[in-house]
Amino acid sequence: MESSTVTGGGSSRRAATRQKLYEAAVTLIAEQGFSATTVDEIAERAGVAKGTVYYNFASKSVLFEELLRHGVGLLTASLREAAEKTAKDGGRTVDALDSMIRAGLVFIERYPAFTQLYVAELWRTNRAWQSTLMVVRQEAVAVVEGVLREGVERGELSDELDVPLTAAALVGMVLVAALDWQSFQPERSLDDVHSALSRLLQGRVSGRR
Amino acid sequence: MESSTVTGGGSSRRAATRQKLYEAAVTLIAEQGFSATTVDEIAERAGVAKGTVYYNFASKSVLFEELLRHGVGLLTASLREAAEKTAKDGGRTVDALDSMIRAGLVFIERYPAFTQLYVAELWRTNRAWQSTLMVVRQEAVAVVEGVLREGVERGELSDELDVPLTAAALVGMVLVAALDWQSFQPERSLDDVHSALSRLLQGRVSGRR
DNA sequence: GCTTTTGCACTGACCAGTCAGTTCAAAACG
DNA sequence: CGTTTTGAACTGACTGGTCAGTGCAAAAGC
Repeated sequence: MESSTVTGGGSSRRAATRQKLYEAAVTLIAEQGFSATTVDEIAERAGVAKGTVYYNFASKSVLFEELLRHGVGLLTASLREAAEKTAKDGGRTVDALDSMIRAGLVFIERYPAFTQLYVAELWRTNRAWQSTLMVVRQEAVAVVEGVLREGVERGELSDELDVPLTAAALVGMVLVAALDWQSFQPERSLDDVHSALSRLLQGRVSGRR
Repeated sequence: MESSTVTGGGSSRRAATRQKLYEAAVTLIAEQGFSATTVDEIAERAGVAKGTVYYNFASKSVLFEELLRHGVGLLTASLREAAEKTAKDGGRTVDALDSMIRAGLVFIERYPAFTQLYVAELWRTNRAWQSTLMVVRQEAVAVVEGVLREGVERGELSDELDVPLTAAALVGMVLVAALDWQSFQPERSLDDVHSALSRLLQGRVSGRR
């Protein structure tokens, strides 16, 4: 039951090995953090020798950085697809946001370990992969910001809306709700979680119905 | 410019030393993570000898655990105070939530390093201080859940509202928005950020004004 | 066909350095 | 005086990274 892979397939022998290393690294680092995870552990979990890790990646940090880039790439693609699909169907901005929330939840359900690891590293400072992290973060958040901005232009969202901040808040809402869901109420269904967040987004919280 | 202390005052000599150690540890661990931070570093930053660390704390982990407990204690107290004050003034549930959002922002502005560190550790599994973390998390979230539950009882919030999930989502909204504020737009004022989040909470996002 | 060569992917023992934690006599403090 | 701190030396376990060597499938040679 590999629930935390984050890389696509590959055909050559080498690609398969890298894939195994990604899978091993992502779960271990999510649980223990980067520094507490040893290269020996990663190798052992992946079922390869330690030397193989260094044959495939220049260093422990590089392995981690590539993992990061790949994972966020998947998320960004998924968000963008959700947004574009809704736009093509002539949906309102709120529907696009809702659709992106779902895409976010699907991603987190599929790659919980990656999500953990990402959250744990995102706001750290003075780390080797700081710049990588900034870049990939901006890619992902930009998708949300884009949808918000278009909503404002089309008059569907208030023009007083603070785009960057609201984007961050929305991402945070989904992220934390989903991580809590996974950690503390894993038995609940994605639809269940999605509808609760959807309600919150659409301001249907206050006032009895 | 100590922006990240998280402990209250103390009177004895020993308490002062512990305070210095907390301050040093919180910033270092926030930046580098627990494992990457060495006891020598903490001692040096605090301006004490390494032996002093072990005179005051049984181990590196214990130092960290006490730091965690203390920090979340401050947050919980602050949230509770905000909620109770609003309740006493006869405010609506939304006002109490709004007041708690502000309290959260104030806390994060004052103790950014602690917040970083907390977020980075919260969803980790299999760590020594796992249980400590669960307990303090529950204390803090419970305050938000309490306010939500009372709002539902009083009919001010929809009775279809998913209390635990919404609480997590709200916490996440504030947390991520605030960390982004601190990391990427530190020049903005707290009021500014607060009003943006306030608008989001009250569902005044969609629809032109 | 068959041997020989090539070179990619992998191996795992090994090394030099690091770190948590210990020890303790002496100094500083209050 | 009793408590707290100092500071430096020490230990033993662990870690990132290295490197000489192995295995093997496909190409080259004959």
